[in-house]
Amino acid sequence: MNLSPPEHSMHKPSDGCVDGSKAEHLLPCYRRSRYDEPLASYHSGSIISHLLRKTIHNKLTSLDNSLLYLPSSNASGLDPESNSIDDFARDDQSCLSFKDEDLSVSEHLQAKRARVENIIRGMAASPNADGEAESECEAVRCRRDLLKENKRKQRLPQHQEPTQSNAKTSKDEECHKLKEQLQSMQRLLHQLQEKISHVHDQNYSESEEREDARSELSMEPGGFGSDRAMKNLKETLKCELTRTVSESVDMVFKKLSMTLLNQSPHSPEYSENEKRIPDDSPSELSDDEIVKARSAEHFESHGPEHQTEALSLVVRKPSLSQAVKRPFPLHQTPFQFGYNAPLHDSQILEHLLKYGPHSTFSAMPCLPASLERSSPDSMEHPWESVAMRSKLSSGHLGQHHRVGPPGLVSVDALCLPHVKMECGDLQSMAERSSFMSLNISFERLTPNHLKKAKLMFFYTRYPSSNLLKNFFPDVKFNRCITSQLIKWFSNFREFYYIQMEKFARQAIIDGVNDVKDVSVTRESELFRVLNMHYNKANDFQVPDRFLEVAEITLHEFYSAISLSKDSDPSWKKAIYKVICKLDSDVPEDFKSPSYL
DNA sequence: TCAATGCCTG
DNA sequence: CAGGCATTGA
Repeated sequence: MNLSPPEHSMHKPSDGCVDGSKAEHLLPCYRRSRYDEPLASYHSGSIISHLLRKTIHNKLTSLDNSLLYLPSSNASGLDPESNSIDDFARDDQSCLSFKDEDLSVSEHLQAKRARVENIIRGMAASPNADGEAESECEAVRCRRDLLKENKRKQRLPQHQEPTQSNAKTSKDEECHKLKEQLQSMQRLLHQLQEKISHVHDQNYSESEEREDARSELSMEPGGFGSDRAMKNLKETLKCELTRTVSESVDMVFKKLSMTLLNQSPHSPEYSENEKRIPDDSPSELSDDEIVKARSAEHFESHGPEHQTEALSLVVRKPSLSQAVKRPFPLHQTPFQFGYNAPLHDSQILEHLLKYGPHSTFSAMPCLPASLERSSPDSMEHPWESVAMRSKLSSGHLGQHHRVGPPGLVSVDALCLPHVKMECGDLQSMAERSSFMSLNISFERLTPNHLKKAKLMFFYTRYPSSNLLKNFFPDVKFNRCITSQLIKWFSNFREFYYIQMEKFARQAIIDGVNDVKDVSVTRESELFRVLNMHYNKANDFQVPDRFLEVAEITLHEFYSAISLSKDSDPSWKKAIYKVICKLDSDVPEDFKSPSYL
């Protein structure tokens, strides 16, 4: 905590001009990486199939090994599947050679594998283990899921346990379906790649045209011109692809592993007190829970600096081994891989092209999914939307705030750390560079927007929605965004007034008898608390006017409480009325989308 | 009716 | 900080 007087360390933030040194801080996407290879270099052995195969191979290895941890796993029950999978994997392996081109990929997969093993162990142990499993965080989560599942099952009519032959047949079928899905995905991803190449080529020629025009005008090439923008776009698309592939494969293999586990003879018996392996059927998790999961991700990524509250145990970042569940019926989720509903290429492609590869699994918090889907932007510029929505983290604050399409929960839940890292902060990128020149705006509020809003609070406590629209030009406003911003300021005020009341009461307790003895300076504890809340980084020079307003507010509270006005339930309203007139203009600097 | 607000809660 | 809910005012 930096408690040093603000004056020493504060400086007015720059107006967002990206200079060379700042570019150095730009996130991994800006840095050289394996993605720096041009898309074109993948030619016929497309990047997608390459990634797909590679991922599949790793998943299979991981899955096979994981299953070894199953106590007394029934070899006869598993063999047919594992054999066929092996065959499948071998077929795929024969198509390519694995180069250790990317350490981060293998590291990531190792980590993922470890998680899978962990979960499977936890699940295998859960029916009778009461103490050991708890030591593992994942196991605890797993048990929670199991309990929840158990509860749910109690409410539902009990299914008949499949006979062994039934199980075998259905296993074969499922395996077959899985294979079909994988192949289908592969075909689809090829098509997607073609689409992307097409878009890329188009954009490339456009950028060349702009480049030419610029030369004619003797403008300096480079800078934040179109080539840079196109590079960004390319990176974005590649990141998206990688992620989509991995997520898709994750889904399928999760299904597979769950299937195998469920059908192993060690699947727990279902009874009142015993836990049950989750069957990973869709629609188990409520919107709320998914949103919470997303928040968890958000909070985790922010680290203690930004979220110090203990997270609810329910709040968790879903991992490979955790069921990804959808809050609405299958027919509304074209981009999903439930083996009960094999997908048609056209369905998936349509979804991908319409909504982007993030392919959400939840509805807008505020808007019905149907409304969201009919959004003109997503229909007209599907790939631009992809780019716009591709912000994966917010590197300015060193965070990984992952988002999907606007206000939606995406399969991001099955996050891939290395991809996250490498995609970096597209939002920041966009704000700082040429993304804006492509008219790309963001349909979600980011941590940077929050930070900016907090700083704006130093000037305005009651901003109108018009003011907000003016000062967040990079935000694509809709009803949801607007109310979120309004809500932020409402929360800011809440905190502000709570502090005021607290300090006013404290002054009275401390025996301060005159309002004149109540003041707010930069040295005041009250100021410290407020500054900590709205200007945590302490890198902003709080305007003097704010101190004045704070002092007036404190006086109002002090007087009201002194006069026992607080016995009236709505005593604060009078104060609010006074304070809302004290808003001052927000400096024009804040209008820059790259303010932070 | 709806945007905006405030209060409460997690 | 976000969600839910009640209230208010245009």
